[in-house]
Amino acid sequence: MSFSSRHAISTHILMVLACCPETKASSDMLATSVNTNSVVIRRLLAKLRDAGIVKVQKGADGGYSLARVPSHISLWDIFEAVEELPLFNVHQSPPNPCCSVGACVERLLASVYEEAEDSIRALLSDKSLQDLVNDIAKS
Amino acid sequence: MSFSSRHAISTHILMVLACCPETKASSDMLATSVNTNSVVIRRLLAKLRDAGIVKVQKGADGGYSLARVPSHISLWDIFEAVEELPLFNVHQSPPNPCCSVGACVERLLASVYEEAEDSIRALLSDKSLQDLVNDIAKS
DNA sequence: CCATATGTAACAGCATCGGTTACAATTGTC
DNA sequence: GACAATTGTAACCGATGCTGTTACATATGG
Repeated sequence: MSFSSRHAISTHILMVLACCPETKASSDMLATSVNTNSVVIRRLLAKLRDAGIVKVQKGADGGYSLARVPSHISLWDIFEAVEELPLFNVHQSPPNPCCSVGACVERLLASVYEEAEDSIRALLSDKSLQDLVNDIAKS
Repeated sequence: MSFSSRHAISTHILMVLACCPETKASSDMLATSVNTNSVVIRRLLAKLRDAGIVKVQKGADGGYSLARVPSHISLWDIFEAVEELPLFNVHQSPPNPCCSVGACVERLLASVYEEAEDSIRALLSDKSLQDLVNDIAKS
């Protein structure tokens, strides 16, 4: 199973916020850019708010803005905020412990999966929102 | 969304086959070790057969065995055989192209996601079934 | 011929995702 | 204070995917 599009959508939203640092954006405006419903946007922004990535002002003339500079928001920060971890699942029902493989396969795989998650974390942590904004200019 | 347990189950099955290279294993016996239904096992083995990882003998006294030595079966081979690629999804409906971010965000993210997938591929390709079998002995 | 296997379709139960409607709560402006 | 704009969130829908199960067709060794 692949990941949801939540990371892609969230990154999209945050890039828009990063491009207009002076103004607050409403969920409606962001939904138009992403081409989806504003509730979908608000749900994601609630997670990003809980993770301390965006600031929210409620009420009339309210809206969303980044809680810190784009160079200090990594793609992994976003991933952690909106996706479920861990990336890999082991067995749902525990394997038969009487089998010599069954007795230890979960532990062995958990270690491999941890390494895999680490490599993704390292890679996404190394790329900031600011990097992506700079890439727009370059292209 | 995390991955399914298919990779973990498949690796488990293949480790059992690797441990008994002389004998064929039935889906029923493998299901007992994994602690699930034999149809679940046969479904996975059909994918592994299509990928050229296991050999199948049908009929009475039939069963499954590895199609090549465990040192030449990597965890990535297994992953490719039973999981859907790509790992990451971009937007479902295309973003608004009138927005300067919307116009290019998919392309920028696709490049990041490709790097992430490459790093997972490299890591899993580097670990063979034989390595895991050796790990059993070590533990 | 029969017992034992695999192959696979069909269905159920469950979870998650993305989208939508509806409405409560908050807050700036007049 | 009234009102309009906005966020917060619950509730529901349809689609999809995963795991497990039953059922049955097919193949094959003895």
